[in-house]
Amino acid sequence: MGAAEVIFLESGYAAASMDAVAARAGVSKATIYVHFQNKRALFEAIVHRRTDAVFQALQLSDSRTDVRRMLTDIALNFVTMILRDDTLSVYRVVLAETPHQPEVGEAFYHGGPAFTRHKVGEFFVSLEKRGLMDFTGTDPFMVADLFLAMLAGDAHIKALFTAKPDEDRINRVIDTAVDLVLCRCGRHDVSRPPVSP
Amino acid sequence: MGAAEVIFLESGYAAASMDAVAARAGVSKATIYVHFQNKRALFEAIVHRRTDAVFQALQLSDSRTDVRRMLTDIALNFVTMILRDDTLSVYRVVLAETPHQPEVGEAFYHGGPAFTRHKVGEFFVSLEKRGLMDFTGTDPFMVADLFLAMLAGDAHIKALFTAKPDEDRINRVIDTAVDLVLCRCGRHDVSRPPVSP
DNA sequence: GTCTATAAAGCGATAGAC
DNA sequence: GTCTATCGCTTTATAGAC
Repeated sequence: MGAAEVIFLESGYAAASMDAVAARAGVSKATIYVHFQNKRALFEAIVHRRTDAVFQALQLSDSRTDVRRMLTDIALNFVTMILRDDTLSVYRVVLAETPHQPEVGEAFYHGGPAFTRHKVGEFFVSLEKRGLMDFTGTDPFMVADLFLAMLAGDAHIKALFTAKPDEDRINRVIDTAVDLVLCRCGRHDVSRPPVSP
Repeated sequence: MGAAEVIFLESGYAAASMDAVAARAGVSKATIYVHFQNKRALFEAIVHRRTDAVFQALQLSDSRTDVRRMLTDIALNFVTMILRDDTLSVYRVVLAETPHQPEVGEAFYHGGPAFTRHKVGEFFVSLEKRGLMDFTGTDPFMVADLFLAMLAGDAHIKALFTAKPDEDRINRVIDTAVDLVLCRCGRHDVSRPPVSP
């Protein structure tokens, strides 16, 4: 991460000073103003870079026919992504600045949460086409929304405001969320793992 | 709302100046420092007040035996609460300041999101005792967590970063979330409304 | 392009009169 | 308790030398 990224993410927009950025980058302030028109422009550039870096990394693993396994894998990847320290920081900083620079909030939302939701929605569509899920009476993108929401849920809020929950709780949340989705949209003839004798 | 509330909520902690608070309150800066030791103390007091005001207002309506109706009512109250402008503002401002004043984030989490989740969890426990829901194989507080998470979901994130979603979408989210919960934890003999002929 | 030096303004907090 | 005035510091941004 560049110097400016570190300063902005750990101080917030208003409290981050161009002096601090310059000092950490090992250059003078005037040099920064050669490359960026002002503090806002620098911030905007950073948010775009971090948003892409974080949210485009989500892996949608596909293990043939075991739907429960697929959803669980995706869930774990997603939760790991949103609970990373830098993801939490960019979330806080962008959100705080959104009322004063709406374009930044908009860009983050579309390149981040909305992008992820759409990606998972499309994956659900492909699962339905392969006969592995059934969205009759609802809609894959809506279920993707609720699925990701459950996974983030209290764990995300708790991580943002106090501290990350322990791994046990996270795993129980994942299992229950997968349960709920499969109970409503699973094809029971294919989604249930064989019961051990 | 007091003057300090307005200034802090619309500017954020760092960008809010004591001059602005004083001007809006119609007093001098020195007068404020008689009542509060410093800027941080003033902020802390405000967060406590707003948190209580917002989150203790949630109504858990109880309509006898129609579980679907009860969950839908609670869902609507909850979504209305978290999408209010002042709720969104306090969420943004507290979150931005959490890395620098962890006690404030902690207090907000416990008096806000965690408080609500616990309240709904207890309500689910009471519904199970009355034979209206069935949490076999899971746990009412976990389901309460996931239920509220689904209701907030993308609508909350979108409202925080760009603009509130339209009412139609919110209602579809509520219906689907209630569906998912009842599909897993509903007592099918009592929860389904009669089919119209 | 990169530096040093500085301008111009805003900040939190306080002193001292009333 | 409340005011005016101000201290001491930090901020963004720029001017001008190299």
